[in-house]
Amino acid sequence: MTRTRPETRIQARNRAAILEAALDVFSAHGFRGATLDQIAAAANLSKPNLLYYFPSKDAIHDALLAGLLDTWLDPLRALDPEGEPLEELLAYVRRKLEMSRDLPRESRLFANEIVQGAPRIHATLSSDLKSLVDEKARVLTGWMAAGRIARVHPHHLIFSIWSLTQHYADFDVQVRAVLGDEDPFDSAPAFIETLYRKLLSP
Amino acid sequence: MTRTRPETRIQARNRAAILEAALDVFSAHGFRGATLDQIAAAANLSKPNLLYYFPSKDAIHDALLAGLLDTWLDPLRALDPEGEPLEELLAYVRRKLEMSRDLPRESRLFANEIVQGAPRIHATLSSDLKSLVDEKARVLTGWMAAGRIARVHPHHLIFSIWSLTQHYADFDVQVRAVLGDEDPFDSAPAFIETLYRKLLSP
DNA sequence: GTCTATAGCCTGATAGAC
DNA sequence: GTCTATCAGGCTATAGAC
Repeated sequence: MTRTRPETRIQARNRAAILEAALDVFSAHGFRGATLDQIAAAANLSKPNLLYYFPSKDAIHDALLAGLLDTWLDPLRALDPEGEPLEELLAYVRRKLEMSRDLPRESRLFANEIVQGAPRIHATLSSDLKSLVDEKARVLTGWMAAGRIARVHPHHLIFSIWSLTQHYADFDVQVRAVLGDEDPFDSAPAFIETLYRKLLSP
Repeated sequence: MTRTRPETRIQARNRAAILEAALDVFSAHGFRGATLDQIAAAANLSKPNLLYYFPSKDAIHDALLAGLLDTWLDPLRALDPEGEPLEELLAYVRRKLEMSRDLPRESRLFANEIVQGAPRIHATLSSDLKSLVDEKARVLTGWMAAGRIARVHPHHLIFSIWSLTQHYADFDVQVRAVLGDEDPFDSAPAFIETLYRKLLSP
């Protein structure tokens, strides 16, 4: 009696290698700009073999996005309504900036997708992302009503954190071209922390 | 005796239509994702006719970028060393935000290019853009030394203005998905002005 | 499971009639 | 100047041997 085998070690390793290679290529060239040849070469597989593990180019991209979305939003989920407001927000900012430093490809993958109109994740943005942001915005509003942080537009506050931190991943080449030898991640954390302390001090 | 004719009215109109169509298509899909078919259709020309006006896809893209770069940096150039520091900076922020509202395609054209490593304008970033930013950073440093605005990292201050304002063009779909019916440009200006007043007040 | 070979489509660009 | 027709090359995806 045959039964469905769990993934072999080789299969697990190949799937992981493909997603790793795909992250490299999709984040650097966008969906349309990426080719299966590039991904296969980066994963050390032949192109047909790559398509043995994933049925299509779209499937690889979808698997990547789906797998990363949770990771991407974890720092915002971690914002604790019971914590000390300013410290919670500064911790969120710090985590997001660390993600720009440590996971720039992931940031650029989403940037590519969203700049081009988010054709593949628009539904997720309008449902899951909106729900999460609305929920956290209510937390922020509560803190503001209690006088624990300054009163500002909660959604724009969250947008500002996204834009200020992700800028250092998405526009990395521009930042480095302008800064020259200075490492942006040496000086950015202090600047951004100062910004939010001044903005949010009640 | 024949002489070189200046561009006819039709030629001027067609070149303009091509660049307009190309801005639409390149900003929405990136360089690689855009096709000459799409551009030709949007410009109401046949593909060969399109290539009568521009020798190649690259040439269209280059013409677009070159023509827009000046417009794009004008607001920063307008930052007046002799002006009132906080007002000059707020005026810059305001202009940049207006450009995100009124010229979102231009913003996304540059965003696509830079997120993917700026393969076509890296040299310009390292020379012209860096020079301009360094020059204006010196103006900011002077204002800080004179105690006219708060002391922060001048380059990161400029990056923050770029990221906060361009976010509303480049990530427009995400912003609107999260905000729902509310128009981001109704509430963003006040939020961002508050942010910079608090950050920069000496 | 992995390969070679290739189908079939779309792309950027050109030729040549009008 | 603008068109129809078309080419060569690159693309995703599949067939079939091993």
